[in-house]
Amino acid sequence: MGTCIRNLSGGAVLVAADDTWIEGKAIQQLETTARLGGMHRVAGMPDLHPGRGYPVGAAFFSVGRLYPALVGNDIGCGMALWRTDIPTAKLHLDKLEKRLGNLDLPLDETWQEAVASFGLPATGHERSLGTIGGGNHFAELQQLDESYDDAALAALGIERKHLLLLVHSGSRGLGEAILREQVDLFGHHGLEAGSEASAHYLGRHDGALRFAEANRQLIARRMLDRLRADGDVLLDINHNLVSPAQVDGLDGWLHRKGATPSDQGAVVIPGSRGDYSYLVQPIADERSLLSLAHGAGRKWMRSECKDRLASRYSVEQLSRTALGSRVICADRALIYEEAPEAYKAIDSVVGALREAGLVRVLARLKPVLTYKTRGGCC
DNA sequence: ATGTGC
Repeated sequence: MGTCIRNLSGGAVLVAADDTWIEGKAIQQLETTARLGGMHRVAGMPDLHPGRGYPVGAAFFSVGRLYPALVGNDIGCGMALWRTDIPTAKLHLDKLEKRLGNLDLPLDETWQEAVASFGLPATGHERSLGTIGGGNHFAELQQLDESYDDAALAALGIERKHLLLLVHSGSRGLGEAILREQVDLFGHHGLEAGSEASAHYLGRHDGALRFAEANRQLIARRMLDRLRADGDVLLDINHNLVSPAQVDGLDGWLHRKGATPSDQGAVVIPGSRGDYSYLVQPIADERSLLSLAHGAGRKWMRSECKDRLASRYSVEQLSRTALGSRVICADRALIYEEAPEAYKAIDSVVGALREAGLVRVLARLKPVLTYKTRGGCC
């Protein structure tokens, strides 16, 4: 295995092992962001892949300026892990799938009190609360497959005999509207730290974080309700955000775009919907800008997935995975875009983090039932 | 990514 923390041009750093798939375009985008005004350091995670102008799976630390476009449109996107009281013994996937029903519609009036309990300010995006959204978002029942630290799992309250629930979603249309406002007003030039404009953005940004956290909680509660089960949240970590931070002794702004914080306790790094997810204990390290991969990372562009896979797999085949799990995805284009082949192998991503000394792996989690969408499209 | 753009 080669060195897992590599130096690129422009002072950029990349966390990757020899077997981690990294696209050249993503490296170029990372080096481009390193040259932005006020940018002090950038770090690519092993799930790095090209985005719209800026890479996904990276952290960016700047001084004196901050860049809403580096956080992207899904402000507050993150992972919440719940433990449930659903027994892993004698699982009936047909029953669970039927009970889940449709989770794409807005929450009905019986949820009013639960929604109000978050005390969110009115945004006009209330109809999105409790819905997962599209793209790589999902909610997945999982089971503990392999423990590497029984004591740590016991401390977290994770047991083999009950299913876990992992929710990956964000601020839906709200974050998108906030970024659109920024791009309309200021283009991609970023904001002067301390300015009125930056205070305005940060205020809306913080509102989107709270909205996204509430959304994940409502998604989990709604699923547990449908499954006639109960549960508790174990962790909830945002991976698209900007926060004040000190790096190299400098006060500045740490942007994370598909980069999971490594200074906030245990996190889950999910693979694709047909792959394992890993529960890891981060080891905070400034070399990676206090960040980790947020998932497997795309290997193929969305637009090329159906052409590559349509001759090999039917939609029905893609709804059953090699690990024995099921994927509920009524959107025919999306199920190809989200096929396991379109993503990097999670072992190559988590392996790079482990070899770089950035995580201790606590457990391997196996997918049981994934909800993407029941709506279908067009 | 987006109660999805022309």
